[in-house]
Amino acid sequence: MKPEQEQAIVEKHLREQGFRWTNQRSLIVRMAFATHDHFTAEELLDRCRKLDPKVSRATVYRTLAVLEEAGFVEGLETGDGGRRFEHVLGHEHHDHMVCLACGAIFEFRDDELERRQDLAAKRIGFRIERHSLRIYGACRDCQRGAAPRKGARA
Amino acid sequence: MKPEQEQAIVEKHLREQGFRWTNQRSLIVRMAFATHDHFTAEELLDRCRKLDPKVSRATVYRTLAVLEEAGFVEGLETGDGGRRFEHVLGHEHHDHMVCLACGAIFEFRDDELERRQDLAAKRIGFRIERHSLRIYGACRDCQRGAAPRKGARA
DNA sequence: GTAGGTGCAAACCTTTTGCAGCATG
DNA sequence: CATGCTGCAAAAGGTTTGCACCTAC
Repeated sequence: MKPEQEQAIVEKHLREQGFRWTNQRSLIVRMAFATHDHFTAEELLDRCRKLDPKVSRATVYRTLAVLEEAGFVEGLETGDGGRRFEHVLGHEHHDHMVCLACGAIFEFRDDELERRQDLAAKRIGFRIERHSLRIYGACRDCQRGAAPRKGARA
Repeated sequence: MKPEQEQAIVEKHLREQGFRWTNQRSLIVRMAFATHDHFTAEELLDRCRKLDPKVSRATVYRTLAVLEEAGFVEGLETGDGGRRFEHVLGHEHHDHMVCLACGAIFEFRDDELERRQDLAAKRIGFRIERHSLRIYGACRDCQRGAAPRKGARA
């Protein structure tokens, strides 16, 4: 899907929910969808400020909350207390492996995993809203003794 | 396993690692293992202060870090930015479902889930250190319209 | 015109840290 | 008796909030 399309979908959805479509939201959404990487709130703020230096931190946080609530963006914990976001539109659901040495994030997907989670939930009458599977450890490169990042545990 | 046994195991292990066994650590470990619930650092501090009002917050955090590092305790994110711990000794690994309405935490285990994670990791040469699967949603009771907790999203 | 959104700065909360004194091994 | 641990208080991060002004609808 093209960025402009994604942008349009988000705009439509938010308008339908009664939200206003402001310049700031447009900018923040554009930056959040610009690449399929995993960004922190602060990084997103920086990107936005390159185009409009007066965007406020509060607006970025508030918009991220709206986007997360609407399901366009997903938060994931990085294992060292941090939190990153990724946009979801046009990308199938996937899980993550986080390298504790270099911080790299690998995505993977396994249908059987999903199925078994549904099953487990059904057993106790739990209605799934979302879920998060993260595997922490060392990626192939870091097992070979690459330099660990500052503060890494491994 | 009995609490005294668990206590003894932790003490032995920490001593062997060269850590000192202080009154504070003994107390903190005792409180952490007192029940198999999911507690925050602050709650653990409170419990400890009931028996010894001068235990410091810093010591609780430092001890939790040691225990987590040693694998006696595991942290888990609650989905609303919070963090809780549970003790692990004598309890098989399990995953969690977190009710976003009432905060209840349900444990479950599925060997096939574990197996498929190992497989996915093997495929990309990733060495697993730990992993965390959490399913967020509504528990059976809350689907029937029980009063949601303050600040709940659902 | 009027909600709702924004920017700013201050408040908040949880966790970490520097340091002087204390207690364990 | 040396080092590691503790308590305190302050700092540090990351996120939220109160409020006056602004702007999309």
